[in-house]
Amino acid sequence: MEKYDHKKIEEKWQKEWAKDDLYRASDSQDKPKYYILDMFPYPSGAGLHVGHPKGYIATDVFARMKMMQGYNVLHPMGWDAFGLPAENYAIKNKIHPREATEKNIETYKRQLEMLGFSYDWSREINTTDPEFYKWTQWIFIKMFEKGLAYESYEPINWCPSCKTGLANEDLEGGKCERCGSEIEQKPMRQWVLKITDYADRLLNDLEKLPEWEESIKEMQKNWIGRSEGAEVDFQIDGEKVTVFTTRPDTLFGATFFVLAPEHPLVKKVTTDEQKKEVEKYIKNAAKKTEMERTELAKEKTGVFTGAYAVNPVNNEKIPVWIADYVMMGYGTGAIMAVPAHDERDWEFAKKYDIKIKKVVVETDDSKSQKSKVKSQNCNSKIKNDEAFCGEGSNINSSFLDGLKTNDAKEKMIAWLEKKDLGKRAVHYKLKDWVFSRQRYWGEPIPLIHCEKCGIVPAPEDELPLKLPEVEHYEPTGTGESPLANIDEWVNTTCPKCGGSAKRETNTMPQWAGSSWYYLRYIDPHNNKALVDKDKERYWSPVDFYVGGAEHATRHLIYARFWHKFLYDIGAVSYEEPFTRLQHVGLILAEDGRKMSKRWGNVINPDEIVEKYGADAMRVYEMFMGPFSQAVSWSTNGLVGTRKFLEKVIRIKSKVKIQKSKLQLKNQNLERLLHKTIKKVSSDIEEFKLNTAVSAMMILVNEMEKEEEIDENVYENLLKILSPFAPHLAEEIWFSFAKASEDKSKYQESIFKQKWPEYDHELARDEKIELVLQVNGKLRDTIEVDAETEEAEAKKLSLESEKIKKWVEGKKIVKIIFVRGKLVNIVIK
RNA sequence: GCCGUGGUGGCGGAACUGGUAGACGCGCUGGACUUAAAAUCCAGUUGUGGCGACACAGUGAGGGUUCGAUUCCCUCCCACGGCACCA
Repeated sequence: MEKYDHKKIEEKWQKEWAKDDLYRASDSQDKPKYYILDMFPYPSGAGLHVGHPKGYIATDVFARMKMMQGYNVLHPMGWDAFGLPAENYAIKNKIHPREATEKNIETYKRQLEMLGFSYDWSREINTTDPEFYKWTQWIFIKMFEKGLAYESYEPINWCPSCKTGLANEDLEGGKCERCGSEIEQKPMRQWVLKITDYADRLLNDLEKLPEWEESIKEMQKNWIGRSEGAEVDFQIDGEKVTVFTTRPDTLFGATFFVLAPEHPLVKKVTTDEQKKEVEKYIKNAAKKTEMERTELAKEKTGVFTGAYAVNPVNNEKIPVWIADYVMMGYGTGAIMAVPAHDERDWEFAKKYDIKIKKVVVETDDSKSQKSKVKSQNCNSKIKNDEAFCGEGSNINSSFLDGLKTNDAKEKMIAWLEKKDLGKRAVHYKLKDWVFSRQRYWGEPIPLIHCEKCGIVPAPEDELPLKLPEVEHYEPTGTGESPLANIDEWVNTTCPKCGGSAKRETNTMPQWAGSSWYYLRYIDPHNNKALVDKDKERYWSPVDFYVGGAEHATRHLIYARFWHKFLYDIGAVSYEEPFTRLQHVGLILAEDGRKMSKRWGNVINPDEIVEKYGADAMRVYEMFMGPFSQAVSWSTNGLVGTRKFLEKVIRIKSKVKIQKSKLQLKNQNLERLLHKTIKKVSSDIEEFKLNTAVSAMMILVNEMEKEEEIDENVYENLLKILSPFAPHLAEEIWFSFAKASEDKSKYQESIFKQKWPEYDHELARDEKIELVLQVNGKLRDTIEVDAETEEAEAKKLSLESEKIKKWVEGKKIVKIIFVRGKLVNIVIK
C-alpha cells in the first residue's frame, strides 16, 4: 500500500492551489454566481480550537461542490477585529491593540490555511482597516442625516471604584468582576439608532425568507415582540399618564397602577409620607439588571407612592405604586394592573393585599385556545389561587358585559377613541440600538459638536476619520471614551461655520462592522463607493450564510436593519441580505463542557493536523454529528475517518484502468455508486454532512470487497469525496495521469471537473424488503419487486409461513398496504 | 423567568412525509495473518429468557391519538444556546 503522507500532500497542494489562483472568484459575470459566506471570526489571542473551523469546513465542502457544478463561487474570509478583548489586552500589556490584533490575525490565517480552505484571499477584509471603516462611518452619517441616529442618556454598568464602564459579561452577580464592588447604572450621553422604525419590516420580511431555519425566525419574531393593544390615558393628580395594554377588555378590572421606578412622574406624585421609602426603593432598583427585574419567579417588590390614579372607564381611584417589574424601556413605563388576569399583577396584589376584581370568565371557547395562551405562559383555566389569563367573556364590566374577549377589546378601543381617552396602538419589545461605546478600539463616530451649528457630520471627503495614535487606552475615570483625553483629537473646526468645535468621542460597538461586511467582499478595494452597483447586483444577496446560533438575534437583526436602510437610500438592490441561513452547532470538549482555557480541555487544531492531517480532521468534523447540533469532540472518533481515507488509498490498487470501451461492469457496484452520488449530492445541499460521509464509507466498504474496481467508479468516488478531503482527492487524481488512457483530464485539478450526475434508473431499487406485520409488529420480511402492487403484496403476505402462524384461527379485521414498504394484517 | 434547541446501545450518531429502531464510525469480544507485535481482514456486539428457531421489553418520565409512534398531541424532568455593552 502507498504510504499516506498527509503532511507532504497537504503542503504540496495548498501551494499549488495558491499558485494557480484556483479559488479566485471572477467578476466577469459569465456564469451563475453562488455567494457562500461564513460569519467572520473575531481573532482572539488564544487562536483557533478545533471547534471554530466546523462551520468553515462545511461551507468549504459546499463551495467546492458548487464550483464543480459550474457556479462562479464567492467564498471569502475576513476579520471582525475591533472589540473589547483587544483593548483590555492592550491596557494590560502596554501593546497597541492594532499590534495585538495583527498578530492574532496572523495566527488565525495560518490555522485556516492549513485546513485547505477554498477562500479567495484576494478579497480578505478587516473591520479595523481605515479603508474598511471609512464606509462603516459613511453608513452612520447617512443614518444620521436621515434622522435615524439620535443622542440619549442611556445607562451603562458603572463600577464606582474602578471608575469605568463594564460590559454585562464583566459582571458577576451584579458586582464588578475585578474588584467586587456593587455596580451602578450610570446614565451616559450615547448615540442610539432608531431600529424601531424598521420593526414592522424586520418582522414582516421574515416571511420572504423561506430558506431560513424556522427556529431562528421564531427567535427574531420574539425579539421584535410585536403586540397589539391600546394606549389608555389615566390621570394622576391632574397629570395625564398613558399606559399600554394588550388587554383593553380588562380595563374594568384594574385595581392598581404601577410606574417604573425611573418614570419621570414618580417624584412629582409621591406624597411626603411616602417619599423616603420611594427614594430608597429607586436607589435599590438602579442596581438590578433588567433580567433580574423581569424574572417571573422572583418575588415582586414595590412601594406605594401615596398617590391615586383615575381609571377613565369608571372614574375609580386606584392606588399608584412603583415596582421594578415595570420597565421604562418597554411600553410607556407605566401599567394598569389587573391582578385577576395577569400573573405578575396577581402576585403583586396578593403580596401587598390589594383588591382583585374578576372581569373575565372562562367560556367553552377559551378551552380550545390553549396553545395561544400557552405562549404567554399563563393559566388558561381558572384555578382558585391563580390569575386567569386566557380569553373568555366579560363580567362586571358595564358596557362590555357578555362580550367575548376579542369583541370586548374592539368595543373598548372604539369607546376610548370616541371619548379621546386612548387609542389603538402597537408596541414592540424591540428597543432602539444603543450604538456608542466609551472605548478606544472601535470606529470613531464621525460627528462634530459645534456650539453654533449643533451636531454636524464630518465631510465625506474627510473619511475615514482615523483613530488617533495614542500612548494610553486607560479609562478616563469619568466614564467617557479615552479619546476624550486627547485634546488634539477632540478640538477641531466646524465643517459648516469654520468655528472651533469638538469631536464626538464615543466609538461604535463591534456590531457596526459586522452589520455590512458581506457587501465589502463583493468589491473589497473600492474607495469611491460602498460597493459598485453592477457588481452588487450580480453577487448580492448572499446565497448561503453559515454561523453560530448565538447570532440569531442581534447580529442578524442588526445586519438586516442596515441592509434595509442601504436599500432605502439606493445603495443596494435587494431588500434582504441573506437568502439561506444555517446555524452551526458547537463542538464541545471530550468532557462535554465548552472548550475553554478555564477547564483546560481545549484541543488545538495544529496538533490534530500535524498528527492526522487536515483531510482527516475535515472529514471527522463533518462526520461527528448533525451539523447544527452541539457534539463532543473525540480524538478516538477521528481515528475512524483517518482509517477511511487510508482505505480509499488502499483500494486504488484494485482499480482496473479502462483499456477499451467493451468491458464487464460490476452492476452491483455501479448501482451503489449512483445511489451514493445521489445521496451525497443531496446531503451536501441540505447540509446533512454526517450522512454524506457515512454514505461514502458504505461505498468504499463495498469496493473493498471486490477484486477489481472499474476506473469510472473510483473516479467518481474521488470527485464526491474531494470537497471533504480536497488534498487527498487531488493527489490521487493527478496520480492517474501516469496510468490512464485518458491522460488529459487527469492533468487538470479535480476541482475543475464536473460534479458527477447520477443515473435515475441505476440509483433506483429494483428489489425491496417488504415488511410483513401483524397488528403492527414485525413478523416476517420477504424480498419482492419494488413495483409490487397491493393485491399481489397481500397475497404474498398471507402465503408467508410465519404470518400464517400468527393469523391462524384469528379474524382478520383489515389489511393495510403501504407501497414499497409494508403489509400490516390487523387481527382480533 | 422568557425565547429557542436537544434527550435513541458502552460512546458519537442513523431512521424518507407516522411504517423493519440502532445505518455509519468508535470501543469491546473472538478468529485469520505474523516468530511476535502493529497494521489489515473476517465474525459478533440494545437488554432479558432460550442450545436454537424464536419470544418479550426497549428511543428522558408519565399519559393520549393510531392498524402502527423515536416521529403527532398533553403533562413533567434534565442539558445546551440567547436575553440587548462578550463576539
